Formats: sequence, C-alpha cells, structure tokens
Amino acid sequence: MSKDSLPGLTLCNNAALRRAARKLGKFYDDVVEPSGLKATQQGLLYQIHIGDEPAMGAIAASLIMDLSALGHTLKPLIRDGYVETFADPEDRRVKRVRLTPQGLAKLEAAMKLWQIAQQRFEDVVGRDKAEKLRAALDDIAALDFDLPQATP
Amino acid sequence: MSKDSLPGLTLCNNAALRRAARKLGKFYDDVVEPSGLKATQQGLLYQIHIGDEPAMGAIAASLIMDLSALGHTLKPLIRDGYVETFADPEDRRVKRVRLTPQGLAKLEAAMKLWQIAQQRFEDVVGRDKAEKLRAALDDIAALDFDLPQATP
DNA sequence: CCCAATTAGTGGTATATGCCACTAAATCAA
DNA sequence: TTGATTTAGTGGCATATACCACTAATTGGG
Repeated sequence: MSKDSLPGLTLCNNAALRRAARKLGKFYDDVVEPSGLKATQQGLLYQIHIGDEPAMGAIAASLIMDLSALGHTLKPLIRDGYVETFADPEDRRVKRVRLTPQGLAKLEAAMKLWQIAQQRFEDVVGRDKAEKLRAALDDIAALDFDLPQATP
Repeated sequence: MSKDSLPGLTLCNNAALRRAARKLGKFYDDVVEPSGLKATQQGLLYQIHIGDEPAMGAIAASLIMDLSALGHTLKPLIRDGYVETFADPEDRRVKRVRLTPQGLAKLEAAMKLWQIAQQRFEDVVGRDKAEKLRAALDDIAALDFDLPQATP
C-alpha cells in the first residue's frame, strides 16, 4: 500500500458518518446548551415523552442503542430528577421509564432551542436536502447487513 | 405540546445521524473486530498513515474532533505500541504522530477487513447511493452554521 | 530584550456507547 | 411442578468525545 495511491479518508462511509455526527452534534449541543441538556439528552427525553411509559428495551430498540448503554445514559437524567423508572407490574423484569414534571419542563425548554438548531440546519442545507438526508440515514438504520455466515 | 401531535423522532437531523452512526459503527466494528481494532481506531491509524507525521492538531482538524479527545483516543494505541509521538523540532509545542511498524502491520490487517465492510455496505445500499451519501455527509462536515452572534 | 497575547497539548471530569458476566423473572418442556 | 432456557436489566470495564483549566512554547509589540 503505497502512500501515494491512497484513497482519501472520505471514502469510508463509517468515518464520514462519524465525522458529520461530531460536527452536527456539536452544533446542536451548542444551540441546546442554554437548557442545560446535551442534544443527546434532549433526544432521549423526547423519545421517552412520545412513548407511553416505554420499557427500557423498547427505547433502546427505537434508538438502535445497546440496552446497557441506555441504562448508563439514563443515569444523569435520573440523578437530576428529569426521569424516573418503575417496574412493570405485568412483568417485573421490565423497567418502564417516564419523565418527571421537571423533566417535562426541561424538555419543553430544550425543544424550543432544538427548533432553532433544526431550523438553522434546514436553512443552511435546504429543507428538501435535509429531508432526503434523514431518509437516507433512516434507511441505514433499517438495513440488514447480514454477512453470509453459516445458517445453522 | 400534546402527545398526539408530536413529530416522529426521525425529524431531528442530529438524532437521525447519531442513530445511523450507531448502527453503521457497530457493523464496521463487527467486521473489523478480528484485527483487534475498533473501526474508529482503524480510521485513526489510517488518518495518521496517510499524513506525513501529522501534528495532533492537524489530525484533529481533519477529523473535526476536539484536540483533547484525540489525545485520549490516541492513548490506547500508544499503550499497545501502534503509534508513537515526538516533538516537532521546529516548534516544540507541536507533537507529531506516526505509526510504529506494528501499527502499520495492524492497519494493513484491519484495512483488509474494512474493505469487506465497505464492500458489503456498498452492495447493500448501492455504490452510487453510498457515494451520494458520503458527499452529503462531507457537506455537513464542511458547513458553517454561524448563528448571527454579535460580531465584535 | 521583555512582557502580553496566542498556540498546542495535557489531565481531569463528564457524558455517550458498547461488551461481558451476572441476576432476576418469566417461559417452556418433560 | 420443576429444571432448562430465554428475556430484561445491572454493573464493571473500555473506548469515544467534549469542555475546562492549566502549562509550555512561540510570537508580536514596545
């Protein structure tokens, strides 16, 4: 592999995606920051809000996130009193999650800021292009990459 | 904000991007795993490789990553002997980075696996669509989001 | 030449995220 | 019913990534 014939790093779909995520994440973070939440936290609170006291597993599945990662991410939000959990009475393995009143207030404040970031993004890239981008990203999220392994 | 009229979470460009990044990151990670590297580490070694003993700041800028984050990310690679650093003799504030021979060998092994992931991705989404996606992501990485702040 | 301002990295702290081993609860099969 | 299996979460550990305060080195005026 001679250094002179190397493809640019931009060739890697994964690297390009991560780089864009760092950039855009920082932008949304900066805009949402006055609420005291990170953009990821705002997104998580929102996901909880739109769910009907969702189980942790359901949230993790929606976000395509590891269940234990969700547990970790939830901790500061519980610590700060924005979220609370309770065992599902039907199945005590299941832990359900809901916003506290403070959590809802915090979310509403953060959503106002989020709208600014979202609007700004769409102004800059164009509403149509943004929509196409989200569709492409959702496609990726829905993909099935199964490498042909032995099917037992 | 009534729960019944809420936009789906997929409306947030940032959330969609992160979710896709988790999904794709896991795929590339899984494929590259036999090399013992994470996809992020493979990408970082590659970035170092294609640079000419790049300074940390230069790497961070290319990857649109915080300088201190880069420092942290580099540590396991240094610990494992894949990367070494040295002060730039022209400017001793600057720390340059290069691969060790073991690091180069590791990168070469990881790149073979990376190609499998990359190929599989392009087979699944289509080469053309993948290329357009990367272009869109690179556009985002290059955007200037300046919110109209006071210009002093 | 000296001091103020700028630049490059470091280390600490915090969140984001994944894996693994483990526990508890529910389910399934004999 | 009971023992094996599956399912849902937890806790520990490791990497990814950001911000901040701090240090060291360089640069730009006087």
